[in-house]
Amino acid sequence: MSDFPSSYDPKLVEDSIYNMWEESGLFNPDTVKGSGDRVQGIGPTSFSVVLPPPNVTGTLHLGHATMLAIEDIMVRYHRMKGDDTVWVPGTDHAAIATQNVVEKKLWKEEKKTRHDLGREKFLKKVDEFVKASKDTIHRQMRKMGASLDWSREAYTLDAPRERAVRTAFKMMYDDELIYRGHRIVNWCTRCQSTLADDEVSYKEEKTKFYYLKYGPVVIGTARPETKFLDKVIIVHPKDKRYESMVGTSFDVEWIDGTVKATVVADESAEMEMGSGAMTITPAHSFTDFALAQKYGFEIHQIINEKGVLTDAAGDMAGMPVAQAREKVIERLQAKGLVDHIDENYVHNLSVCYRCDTPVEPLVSQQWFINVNKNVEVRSRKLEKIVGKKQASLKEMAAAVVRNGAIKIIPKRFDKTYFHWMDNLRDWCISRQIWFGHRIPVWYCHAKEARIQNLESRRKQKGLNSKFKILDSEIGCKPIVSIDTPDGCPSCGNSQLEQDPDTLDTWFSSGLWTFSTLGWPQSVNREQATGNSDLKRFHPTSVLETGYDILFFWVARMILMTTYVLGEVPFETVYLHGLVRDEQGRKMSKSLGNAIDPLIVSEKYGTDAVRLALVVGTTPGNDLKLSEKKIEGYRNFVNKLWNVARYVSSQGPGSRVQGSDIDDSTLYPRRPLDPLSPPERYSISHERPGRISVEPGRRNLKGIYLGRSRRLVRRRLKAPSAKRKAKRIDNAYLIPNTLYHTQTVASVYAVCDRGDLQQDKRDK
RNA sequence: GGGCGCUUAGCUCAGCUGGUUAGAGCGUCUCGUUUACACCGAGAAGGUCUGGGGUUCGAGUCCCUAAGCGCCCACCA
Repeated sequence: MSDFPSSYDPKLVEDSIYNMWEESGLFNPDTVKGSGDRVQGIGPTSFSVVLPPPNVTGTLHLGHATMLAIEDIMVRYHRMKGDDTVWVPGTDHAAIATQNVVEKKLWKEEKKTRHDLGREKFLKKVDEFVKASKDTIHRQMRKMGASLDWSREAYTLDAPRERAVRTAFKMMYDDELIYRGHRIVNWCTRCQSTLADDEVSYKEEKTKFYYLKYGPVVIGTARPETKFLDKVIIVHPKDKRYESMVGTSFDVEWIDGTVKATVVADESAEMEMGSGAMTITPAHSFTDFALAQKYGFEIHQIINEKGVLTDAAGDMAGMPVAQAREKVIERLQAKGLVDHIDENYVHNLSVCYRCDTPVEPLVSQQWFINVNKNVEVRSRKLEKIVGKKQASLKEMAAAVVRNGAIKIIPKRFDKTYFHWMDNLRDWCISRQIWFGHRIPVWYCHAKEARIQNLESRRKQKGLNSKFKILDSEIGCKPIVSIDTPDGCPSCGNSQLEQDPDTLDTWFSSGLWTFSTLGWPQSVNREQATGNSDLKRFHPTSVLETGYDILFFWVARMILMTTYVLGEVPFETVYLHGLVRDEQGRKMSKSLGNAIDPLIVSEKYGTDAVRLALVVGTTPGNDLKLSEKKIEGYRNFVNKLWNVARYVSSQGPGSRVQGSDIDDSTLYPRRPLDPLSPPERYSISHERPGRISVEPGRRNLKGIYLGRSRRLVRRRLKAPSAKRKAKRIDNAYLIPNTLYHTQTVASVYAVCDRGDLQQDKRDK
């Protein structure tokens, strides 16, 4: 009793209990399997979850805490139930985000840019940062009580994952799914990189909308600074105003002298918009680029990667966009070409979702994954699901959800998933940043150099080249390889240059469920059965994550996995909601309403925090959290603690009447035995629904925990017992949730006791 | 423009395939208790389930409709 304080103090037990468990090795399924009679109950069923890897940019927030709590509940339940259970921890290198953080830090501390350091030194800095950050995150995950198998820890940018990335890249390249091409992309002039469609967000902005006289027509634009070389006027084919002009060409007085303009009819011009006529700028607008491809118009770059004008702007070359806009208008005004200006034009400005910088659509050379090209379906099983032997990435990824091979909870997200998948465009996977998986493509310039050399010598000697050099002979083919190549296979040159770009961070996280389980090596970790992790645990059972990254991540995992393995990455997707503050606002540092899970864990105990995050929530719905709620669960946990204290005070060696609990189980010195599972549970991917444990202040009523089967039975017999019995069922999750106090056993006891008391009262 | 969700006790939310008097926590009120627990106990009050219409023996639950709130996607020369 002396070591049993009258109220629960998490600080006294949390860390030591976690350490005890970790050292016991029971988080590792290999240990569990190998531990003989103690875990004889381990069955053939496996249960596997890979942790959505937190970004190495920062510390854990409540979203992470929610994820850890829910997954820990599922995992602990299955482990106790006797399933071969693994939960794989890891972190994500979060390419752009991390590079940004380190760049900022570098500037603050040393007033240097990454270019001052150079690629190698800069990456070293990033690695240092990442290492420190990872340590913090690991400590925090332990503090949250997550029963992760640390022996299988992974990082999206470590060596095994790099091998997976390169292997997948090569597979796709060989299947001609990966190609390099000029395309218009969203470009962030600050991050100096492309942005995927879903990395662009929109912000409403009031700006000026200019009506300019362009020859005989008036065109409307919000971006006059891009219009130097506009030569095509697009009008709607049914627009009577311009009908007679279609197909004609004429000279037009414009920003820099005259240009020859042509009028083309296309339905993309909206008659109601502006004047109904527009000129197009293919290099800086998505729709214009599409039109240019359709009709074969010239494409001129006006703005460069840094957001300043190119030589195409004549004397305005080198000018930043905003300044150029005014200048252009000034000039047009001088020429009398400004018809009028709408000062109150409101539109959605596209901005970078990370840094809020306005996005410049630019044409550049990038690597893409073709999502529409048909490839062989890799397994019979998937073939059956898709319904054909060849399919596109898109089709496969949609089919597995449509067919039910992957179940999304809550179901309503199916629709949004399909909508997104059906409208998916080719995925741009190259990023112009340094931190990340370098694209595994090498170029050999030897032949090219030799030829140039030869030519210049000929020129020196005053000779003309007799032979025309064929395009295909200039340079060797790019080398795509898993291992860094020693030399060029076609010419033997050992001076190869690797593609400077890195891969979109989602490329590596798309492989996460299987790259963490040994693919492509299929390491043989488990000698008892001879099964590789991949065979043993893939497809994973559940992917549990926030609905906000359904598209960013979940969809891409499905895409990648169905292609690479011909298998689904997971059977169930369980989506949790966002944690909001009391007023329903998003938690953010700037608003000052963010609750730090670690601080409240210190204050109220981890159990209280976990319960507050988990009880009363439903999948896919946001959760409003207040410190008051956490406090409520602190009280609840304390209640359980005192239940245990009371039971143990009944004397050493005593058994609690009506239960198989003795005092040694109440305050265990050893890890919770995985052989004693709760018999039912409710929070699960199998049975979604609100977690409805109703902790009461009332002594026992309403707690209904553990295996008080008699209680359940009695309730069932009572009239109108259906509903109540259900509630009792739901309550079974608690033993999984409470991981620290280990009052699980005492809760069992209390229930039995409560039952007895209840019986007495009834009599 | 397309799609999704929410509206149930003062507050935060459960209520699955329609079935007897609609549930929980917090809060409120009354009474009690200080050797398991004041981070306490016993009990009580509190709801025309957003409005309207329909299907049904029966609707919080299904259908239609209106309103308010919220979210996602697309796009805007």
